[in-house]
Amino acid sequence: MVSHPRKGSTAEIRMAKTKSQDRSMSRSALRRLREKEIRYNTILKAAENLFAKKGYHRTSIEEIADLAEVSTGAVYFYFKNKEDILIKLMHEIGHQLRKLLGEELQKADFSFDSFQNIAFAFLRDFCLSQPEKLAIFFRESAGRSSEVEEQRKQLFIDLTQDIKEAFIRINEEREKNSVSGFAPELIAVCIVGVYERIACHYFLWKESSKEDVEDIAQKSVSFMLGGIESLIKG
Amino acid sequence: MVSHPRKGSTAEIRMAKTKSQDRSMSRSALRRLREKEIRYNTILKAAENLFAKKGYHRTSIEEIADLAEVSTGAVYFYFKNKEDILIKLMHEIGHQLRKLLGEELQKADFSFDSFQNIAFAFLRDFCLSQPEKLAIFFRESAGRSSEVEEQRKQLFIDLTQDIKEAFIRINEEREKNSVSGFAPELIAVCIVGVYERIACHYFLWKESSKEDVEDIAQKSVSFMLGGIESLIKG
Amino acid sequence: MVSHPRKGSTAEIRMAKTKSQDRSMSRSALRRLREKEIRYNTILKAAENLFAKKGYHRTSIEEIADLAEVSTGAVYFYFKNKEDILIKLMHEIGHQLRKLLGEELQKADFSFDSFQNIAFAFLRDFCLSQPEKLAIFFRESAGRSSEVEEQRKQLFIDLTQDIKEAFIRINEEREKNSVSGFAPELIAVCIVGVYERIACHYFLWKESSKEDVEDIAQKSVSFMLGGIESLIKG
Amino acid sequence: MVSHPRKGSTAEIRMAKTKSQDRSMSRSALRRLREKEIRYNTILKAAENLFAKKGYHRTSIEEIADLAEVSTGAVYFYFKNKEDILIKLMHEIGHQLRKLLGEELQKADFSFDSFQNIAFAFLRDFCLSQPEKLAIFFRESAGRSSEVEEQRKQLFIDLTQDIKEAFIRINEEREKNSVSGFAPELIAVCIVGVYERIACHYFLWKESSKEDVEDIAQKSVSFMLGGIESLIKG
DNA sequence: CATGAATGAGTCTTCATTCAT
DNA sequence: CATGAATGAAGACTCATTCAT
Repeated sequence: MVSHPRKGSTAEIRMAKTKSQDRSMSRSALRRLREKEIRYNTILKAAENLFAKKGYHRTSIEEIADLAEVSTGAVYFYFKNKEDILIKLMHEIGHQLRKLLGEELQKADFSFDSFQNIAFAFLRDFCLSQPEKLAIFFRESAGRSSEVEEQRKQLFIDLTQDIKEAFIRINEEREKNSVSGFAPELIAVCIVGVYERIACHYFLWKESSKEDVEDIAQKSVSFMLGGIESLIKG
Repeated sequence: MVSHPRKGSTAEIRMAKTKSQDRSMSRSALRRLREKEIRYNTILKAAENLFAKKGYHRTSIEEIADLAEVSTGAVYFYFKNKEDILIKLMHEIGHQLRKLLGEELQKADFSFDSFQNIAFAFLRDFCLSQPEKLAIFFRESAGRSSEVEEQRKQLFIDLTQDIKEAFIRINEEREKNSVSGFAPELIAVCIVGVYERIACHYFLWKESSKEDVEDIAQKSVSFMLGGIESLIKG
Repeated sequence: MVSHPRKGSTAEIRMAKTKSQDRSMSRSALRRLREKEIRYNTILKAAENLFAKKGYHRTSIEEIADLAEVSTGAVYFYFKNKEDILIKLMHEIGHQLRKLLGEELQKADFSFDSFQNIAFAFLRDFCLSQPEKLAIFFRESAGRSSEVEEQRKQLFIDLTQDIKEAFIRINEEREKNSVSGFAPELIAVCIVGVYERIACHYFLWKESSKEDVEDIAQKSVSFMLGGIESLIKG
Repeated sequence: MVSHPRKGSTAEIRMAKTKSQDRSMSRSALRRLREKEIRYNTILKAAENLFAKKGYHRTSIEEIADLAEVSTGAVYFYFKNKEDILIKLMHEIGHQLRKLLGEELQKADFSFDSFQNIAFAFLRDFCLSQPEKLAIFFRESAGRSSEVEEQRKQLFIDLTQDIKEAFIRINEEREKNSVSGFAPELIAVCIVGVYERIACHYFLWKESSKEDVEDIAQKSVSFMLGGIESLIKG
């Protein structure tokens, strides 16, 4: 399997220049490394498209290989098996989502604006512009093997945890009430639920457009802020 | 249900001339009808268990037949194909859910109590006591064929519609503000999302117990009421 | 199995009138007999339609039963099994065909006219007006089990034999040449072949109409007469 | 034939730089290609034997695979499905037949000898020496799905067309009568019919031997020549 | 006799996975 | 490393046939 190629590849390339003998070696080695990474991503991207379009089970390895312009064997060089592709995809999307939200959550306070920003990040930069990832994260990854389900569960829990922690932080900053009624986990679960269903309802089922995003964002933020306030006050 | 056999009404009348014979006919006919219905439900129940436990795809028709103690052929006598079983299950659960909520929504106003009742109905009488149905409705029915997806989508939309209409009604009764900012659909979508995720998070993944229900119900209701108020005020 | 109901049923009915006690018995017995015969033929007719339209293998017993408005069990009361239906159909059509040709062959001499009559009988009264029978006799009955194949073979041989014998008779009547070159069997085989292919080509594949019959008849007769003359002269 | 793998021509050129390596590449590539072709033909041949012996429907894919000494999967690698095998077989036999006759028809005139040659080619080199192909072409390929029927029809029409065109050509060469009564299509249909039935009658049903061929050929040719002459004279 | 529910063997077909070249 | 032919287990589905009522 590919040793997760997320290492600063450009840095490696620069260093390789200095060493004399290595040079030719490095060059081809580096090229191969780069090509491997490219292949890996090509296959992943092909799978993403097909899973989103045809569904996980109705997509065969051969189709993925064809779209990625590699052999079926090559797919098995880069991934343990079919399920592994789905899991890798899920994680990639999960990481991306957490990063997307994480950045906004960092700067967030209990202002309407910071919530609005989060909502926009999710609706515009994820749901609207990457519907394939949406379909895989919220639809195709559900109802598979227990292995997939386990990983999926963990991803959702991580996501929920991110939100929960952000709330705790924000609340501490406010320094007012660590009053009884405050339930960060449940708040996080509710928020994830709201966004999940909005994603499915408006972007997988109805095909909402850019114009709708504004309205959805505003209203959902209003809803959630109201909910949070209500819970904080106990 | 089973394609109810066209009872030749004229024939029945003619037969009815002799009391005794008619009765025995009716008896055996009725018994057979009942038995058919029982078989149908036995198979459906077997599928429900297996789908929930092993997942839709890893459950074979033979396993369903075995558990229902019928032949594989019998399964195909009662259902068009495997997908049909899932669809029938989905609808059954969907109807049950809508009925469960519908009854509570009838009597609901914007009081905390009526919301609490709805939450209890869902959490206690559905999530907690029928985890198989939960798994099928929120997990196994997702990510299947486009036919299944279509039906699932419709069920969710119907559910959302129920809630939306209830809100419109309640709001009219209140007679205060049918003001601008009110967005019944989005509210309904949010509520469905909150309950869906709560169901998955607390009852499919974590195995929450009866004790937790109270707390979850209270807090989620508080969250949603707050959200609604916030949205109504615009 | 039905004791081949080809007994002068009307005669039986008439006789039954005379016997006193028998009367009520006879009546219901006769009615039942008649009903049985009707059922038998209804099923056969249903099978004929379906076999011709959808093909033998793609027609299920249930479909036949449905079209004949009886239960599947009833089909098995009147016929040993599915194959038996095909065989019975084949024989019925075969007999009809032999009768049709037999009558014409009786009066035939070596005149163009008598041949023309035979051709018309076949093309008009069989191919054109009973395309279902055509399809079953020349298409659907081919390529089945060895049992069917055996019976089919025998029917074709019988048909060929009829023609062969007619030729021998005609030739003897002429009293001219029982010369060497004369080969009644081969002539009969050729004639059957010509008609079989004409039937398939013009009436199963191309959908020739009434207008074409005249032309086809004339030319095919000319062809065959020429062929026969040529063979007789050696 | 096997979907000939797209030989990347540019790649070949680059490789060709080193003679030895290129050659070995070519060798193994060619060998693999040859082996693929062989496999394809092995499977086809196995199917031919079994279809002829047991009939199309009573032959399972597994049996074909067993006889060809491959896995069932391999059969599906080379053929789309079971029907595809039959269609491929039909076409192969059809082409062979058309080639066989085509060659003789090229040199044919209205002489007894050239007709004799055609008859011999068909009876000796096809019917007698390849009874499996005979059985498939005239028996097993009949009465299948509409797809098969369509292809079969086309093959027969092509065959008829060949004969028809040959007649037109011959007749023009003679330069006598392109007179009215001449009906090339019907003649061709008759000839195909005669040979089809002779094939079935004498070589599928009765097991005629080499000795009979001479006699059958002579007489059938005499019949057909007579028929043609008769039709030409109108 | 009629019914039609039930049977279950039989088949095609798919496709993830492997491995020799 | 890459290829893609080969594998074969697995599963959905059909349908002729039977038999209790």
